[in-house]
Amino acid sequence: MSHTRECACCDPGAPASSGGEMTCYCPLGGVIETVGRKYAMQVVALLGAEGPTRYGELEERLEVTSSSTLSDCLSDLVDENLIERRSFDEVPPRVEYSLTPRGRQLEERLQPLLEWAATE
Amino acid sequence: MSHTRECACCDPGAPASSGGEMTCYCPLGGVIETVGRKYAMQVVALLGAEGPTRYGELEERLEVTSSSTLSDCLSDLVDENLIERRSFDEVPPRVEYSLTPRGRQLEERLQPLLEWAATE
DNA sequence: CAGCATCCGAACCGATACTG
DNA sequence: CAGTATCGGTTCGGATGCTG
Repeated sequence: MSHTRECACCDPGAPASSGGEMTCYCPLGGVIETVGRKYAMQVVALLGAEGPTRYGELEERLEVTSSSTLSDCLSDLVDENLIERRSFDEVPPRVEYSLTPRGRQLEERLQPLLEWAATE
Repeated sequence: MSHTRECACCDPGAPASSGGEMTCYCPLGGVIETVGRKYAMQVVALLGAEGPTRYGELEERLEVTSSSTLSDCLSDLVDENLIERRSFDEVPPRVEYSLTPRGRQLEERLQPLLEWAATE
C-alpha cells in the first residue's frame, strides 16, 4: 500500500517499531479535511443518488441555512475535482452540479456510512 | 427507512414533492459532526484494526501535534459511545482505548474510505 | 435563479505549561 | 505516563443584503 501523503509512520527510512507492516492512518485525515466540511458529504451522496442537480434544489434538499456556506462548499468540491459545475446559458439562469468520476468513487464508499447513519 | 434526526425532508407531515420515496441526507450530517473532528476517524480506524491501544501510542501513530486536541477528541468519542476508556491501577499509569460495539459498526463502514484514501 | 460580499460570533486547533 | 488548563490565532458557519 502506498499513498502520496507524507508522514513519518509511512516513511520508508523510518525504523519499523515491530518489523511488521504498519498501516498508516494519516490519509484518512486527508479525506476528512475535504469531506468534513458542512454539507460536503451530503452533496456528494445526493448527487450520486440523483444525478445532476440544480443549486436551488441542493439548498432545499439539504436544508441549507445559509447560501454562502453551501456556495463555498461547492467551490471546494469543484476545486478538489469531486463535483462538476455546468451552467446553461438560459434565462432564468440554470446551473447543475454532478459528480466527477473521482467524486463517484468517493460516493460509493460513502454509501455504507449513509445507510448506517439513517438507521441510527 | 427511518431515523431519529429531525428534518423537514423526512417529516411525515410534510408533503412529498413528487409523491415518491425521498431519501434524506441529513443523517449524514450527523455522522460528519462526530467524525469530522480532527483525529476522530483515525482513532476509530486504528482501534478497529489494532485493538485496545494506549494513549501514548495513539499520539505517536497519529502524529498528534498537540495532546489537548487528541484528549478532547477522545473525550468526545467516549461521550458518543464510540470508544471506551479503560484505566489500569498501575504505576506508571496505563490507559487503554478500544471500540464499543457501536464504534465497530462505524469502523466497518469507514474501511472502504480508508482503503480509497490510502491509494489517492 | 444562483450566487458573492460582508460582518460577526462560535468552534477549533496548536503551543505551552502544569498535575496525579 | 496520561492527561488537563489556559490562551490566542485561525477557520467556520450563520445572517443579511446585494448583483448578473
